[in-house]
Amino acid sequence: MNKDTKTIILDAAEDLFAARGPNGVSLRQIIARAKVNLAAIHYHFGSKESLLQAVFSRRIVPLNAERIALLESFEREAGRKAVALPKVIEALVGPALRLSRDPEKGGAKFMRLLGRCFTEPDEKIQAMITRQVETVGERFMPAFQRALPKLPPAELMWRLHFLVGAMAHTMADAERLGQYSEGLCDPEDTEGTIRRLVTFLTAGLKAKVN
Amino acid sequence: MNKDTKTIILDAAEDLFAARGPNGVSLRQIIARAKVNLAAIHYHFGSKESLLQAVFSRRIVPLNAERIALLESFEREAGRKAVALPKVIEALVGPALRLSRDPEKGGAKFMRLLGRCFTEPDEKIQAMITRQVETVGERFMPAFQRALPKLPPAELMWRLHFLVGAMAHTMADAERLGQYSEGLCDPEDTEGTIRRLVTFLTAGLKAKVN
DNA sequence: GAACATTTCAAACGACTGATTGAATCAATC
DNA sequence: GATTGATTCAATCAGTCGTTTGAAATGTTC
Repeated sequence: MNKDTKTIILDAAEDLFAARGPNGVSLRQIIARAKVNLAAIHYHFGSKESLLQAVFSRRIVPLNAERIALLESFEREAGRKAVALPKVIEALVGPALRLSRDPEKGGAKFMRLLGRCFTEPDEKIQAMITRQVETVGERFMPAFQRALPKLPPAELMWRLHFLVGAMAHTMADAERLGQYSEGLCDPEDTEGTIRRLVTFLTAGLKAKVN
Repeated sequence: MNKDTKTIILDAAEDLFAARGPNGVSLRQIIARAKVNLAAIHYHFGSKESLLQAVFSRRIVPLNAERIALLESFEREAGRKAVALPKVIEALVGPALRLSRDPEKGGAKFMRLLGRCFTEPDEKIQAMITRQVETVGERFMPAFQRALPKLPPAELMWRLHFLVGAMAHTMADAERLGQYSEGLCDPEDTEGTIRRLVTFLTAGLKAKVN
């Protein structure tokens, strides 16, 4: 199978990109970890940039599909009524944080990469992020509006921006919380993290406008 | 004055580091913008890394001093009572976001750099961030605990982590919100941003634990 | 097993990186 | 106004970067 080499490269690149940022990693460090030839990257992916895109989209596409699927299952549950706000948030942040516990699917490594890409300057990465955000946004925006019918659209946008920040930071950096808190908080407890984040964000989104 | 060259370099580096990330900028790009000699950077700062640290600490030290000063003025106001939660949050996020409107003090450029440094992999930068976070944290943590006496410390830590995420993302990327919202939200409205962020975070921090 | 396409390999490409050198220039002191 | 110290300059260092090459090795097909 030629897929093996491709996957080996993707795994190694995912690791290193997440740990040190795309700009902080050289192809030679990637091939050293993957134990393949340098030219293999260009043979299979064409360029470093294409490799990064491949690393990225391997995970993000199924992730966003799962988010939307979860939202739709909640919508079926709710029937004609609006999906409750905590469930909408859960559909948005749950799959992402849960992915970070599943080593089979990239685990925490990819989450860090994803969280980091939100602030990555590279234009192509930004374009890809924007595309994905819009795909998810189109689907979730109406659900948020139905769950918060009294909240003006502009306020909703602002608060979703805050939500994304809290979510991205939690994805990218939950480990550091373990240090700061000196063991008081356990970043490994994914379901607890999701529950706390959903609680926090639900309250924030529901806050009275002033 | 020899300070001029130093400042010119700092300004150019701040610009470029913020726009493309420390790893994405070469010293030659910096000297091209600053219109100085390449060796000037090493003469005045020693190395690229030291330059980044200088760029960083030029702003962060006064910023954190302002945060603490504002908190203390609120504490004087409150007398023996605890400072209300929204004011504690305001003291933490207000100076940072306000800085981003003041071109004299680095403006939005530095804010983006600061927001980005939270997810920067570089160890020295991380150490500096950690040091600053701890300085501010030591001072703010008791204030948060007094404002939220019923919230268990572990929950407080979690929620402060979410708070940092929302704040950092807003600092680093408020502009993008202007695009997504198609003009509905105005990232230039700093005081409005602060007010909304404080409202959101206050509600999130006050949420009932479940 | 010959012929073919796919994949791997070592070696090298020019361009760029951060850093250093020693001479040239400038400013201030006596 | 010569001397001294601080600053700027062009030139260059060794090393790394992403990428390319053409030949070996491997796998596939008839």
